[in-house]
Amino acid sequence: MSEARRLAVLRAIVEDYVSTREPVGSKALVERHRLGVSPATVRNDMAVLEEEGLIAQPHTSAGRVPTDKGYRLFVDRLTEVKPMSSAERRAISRFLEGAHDLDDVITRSVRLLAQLTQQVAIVQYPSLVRSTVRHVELVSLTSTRVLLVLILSTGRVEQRVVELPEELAPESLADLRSRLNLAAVGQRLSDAASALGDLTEQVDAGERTHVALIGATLVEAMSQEASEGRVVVGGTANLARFGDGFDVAIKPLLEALEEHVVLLKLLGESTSPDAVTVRIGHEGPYQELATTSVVATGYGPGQEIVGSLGVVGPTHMDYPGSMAAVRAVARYVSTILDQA
Amino acid sequence: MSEARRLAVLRAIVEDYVSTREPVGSKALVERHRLGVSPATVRNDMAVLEEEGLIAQPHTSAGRVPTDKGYRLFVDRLTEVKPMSSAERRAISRFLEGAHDLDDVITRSVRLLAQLTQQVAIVQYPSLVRSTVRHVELVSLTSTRVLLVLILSTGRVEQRVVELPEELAPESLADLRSRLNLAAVGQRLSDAASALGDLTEQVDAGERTHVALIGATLVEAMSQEASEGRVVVGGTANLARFGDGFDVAIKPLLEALEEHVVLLKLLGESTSPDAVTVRIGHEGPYQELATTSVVATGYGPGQEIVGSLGVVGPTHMDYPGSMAAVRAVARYVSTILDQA
DNA sequence: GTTGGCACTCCGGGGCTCGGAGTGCCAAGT
DNA sequence: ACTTGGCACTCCGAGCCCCGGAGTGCCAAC
Repeated sequence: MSEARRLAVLRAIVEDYVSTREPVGSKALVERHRLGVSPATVRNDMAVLEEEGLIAQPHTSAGRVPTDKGYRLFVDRLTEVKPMSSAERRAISRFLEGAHDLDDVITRSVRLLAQLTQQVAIVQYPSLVRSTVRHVELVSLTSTRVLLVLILSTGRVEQRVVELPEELAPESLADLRSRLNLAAVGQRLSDAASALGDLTEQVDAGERTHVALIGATLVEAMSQEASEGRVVVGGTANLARFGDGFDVAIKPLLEALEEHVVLLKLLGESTSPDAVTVRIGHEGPYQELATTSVVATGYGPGQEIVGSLGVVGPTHMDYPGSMAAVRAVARYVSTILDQA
Repeated sequence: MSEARRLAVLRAIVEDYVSTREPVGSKALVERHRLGVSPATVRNDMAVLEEEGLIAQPHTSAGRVPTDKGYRLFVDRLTEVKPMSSAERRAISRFLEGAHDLDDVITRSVRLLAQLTQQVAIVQYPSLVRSTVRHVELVSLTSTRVLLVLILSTGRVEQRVVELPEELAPESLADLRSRLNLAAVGQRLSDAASALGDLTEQVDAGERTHVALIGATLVEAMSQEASEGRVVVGGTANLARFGDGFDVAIKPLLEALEEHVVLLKLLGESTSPDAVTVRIGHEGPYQELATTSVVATGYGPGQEIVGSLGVVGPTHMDYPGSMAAVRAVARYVSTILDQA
């Protein structure tokens, strides 16, 4: 009863189940994989695997199905992230090369990821919190309303309307703008907010309320971001593929996909780049999504991480393939962010 | 054989079928509606309605189901757009009031519409083509890359990176900026592009290529918009509701929802505000969506229309309710755009 | 530790029946 | 000229049963 063979059996079960979506039996196993032993032997191994909680049978006298724990062991110890073929690499870079815009990069990434994995893809916008200010612009809308435009190092552009309690002359607007830029450019958003706090005390009374208001707007933008983030979803149509086969409840998943807060939690916090996180079934934070898994990773210029992206699909998904795709796309996005 | 009663029967059939989703028979009809006649009489009416192609039976000896033509007559002649209750009005305005941003307005509208109608909602961003330029901003990223930020009258903010063939000194950047604003502010985007054409000839050779490049970027932005537009979708989870009951093929619908071009075509071109357009089943441009209907209308400040919004659902949807919701939301969005 | 044999389990598809809801038509009623 | 009750007919679909096939666990033999 070799340990190695038992793991080989587990791997075979996972692979077969993923491709057929049907409980796999001992006989079918030895036929499709060259295990070199008889079905009876495999049955013995299966009994052990079941005892260890790695596989289960839906009903007595049915084939075996991997449990979440089984998938976990599979991805942790039985899987190499398979490198993408050079054709795939080329397709990816061609697909992302044409983007001239952060929005463009994000929307293309999400499409690409969905297409590569045939699953639902999620891409988070670069977090505001981790960006630095590249430029601040004030545009007067009416005499008491100003549009605050923030251009950030990650390419994000945020806008907020600021209502002023009193009129603001065009000259003081220009003055304010240059002061703002002086104080904020190069800073992280949180630092910028406090820098504005300092600024408040330097300017004369007339401008003081304006600076304070703008600072408040910055803080508010950040807190909103922190709670809601900003995410884009794609490949929802792929749900229909396995939604037909009903193994996954699509309703809760569709609901989750509408709630950005939920999605952010699903993606989770990736710490180091190149480390692909896999969360399987019940390991996730939501009970309703106990039959879905998430494969995600962080991206960002250099070693820094400014956002996450990943895919979500049924627990019986193609983990090696998904992990490879997620990693590859994250790398390309990071490269692009690096250049910008 | 009064015409009036036959129409009453049709209305009753539509209402019952919409609420039960099951073919409705003569007996059930007279029980649920006070028609004042016997089932036999209703059967005669039904025979006529069927001859006219307004209803059909799925199988011999089954109840009747409205045809697309039947729904058409229903919405055209048997329906008053029911006014929203004051509670609903309050809910709507409360929901949209908090928005401080065009993005905010759009995302909230789409959620609201999805929630009100329990269907999939689509909202188009204000069209670039119909907006005028409020402000142009140039932000230098590197010495040869400039971020062009366009702030438009509808509140949209567009950004594009422009690659310059040669370095641009900070002073000429500022100069260029003021010239650009002088030439473009207040213009429609297409006019702005041609105004830049004129500008090209006035400036000295050094700046000429820059102006030309920026003009080209504007044109490119517009053409991209024209082909892709920009739309937001919400309430996809509502698909699961009737996706379970399988009367509508959700796969083609999900696919359509991913293609912005398709969505724009679905929304169609609304010409006059307050005119809610209903497109039923096969009337639409896509054969795969022959079992879905679209209820849409235009919105915009005053009498002008800058974008469309609507809902899409199964042909057997609640038309009066959807029409009311669509109209109400469009009105509120228009009001908000008016203020901004 | 592996293997073939064997009895047992159980899901799931095919076929069958049957009741109920619905229809169309006709003849009688107003 | 409509409307209505009666009646024979149709047909879907839910429930039921049956049975084959795939799979299992166990045991004895290798």
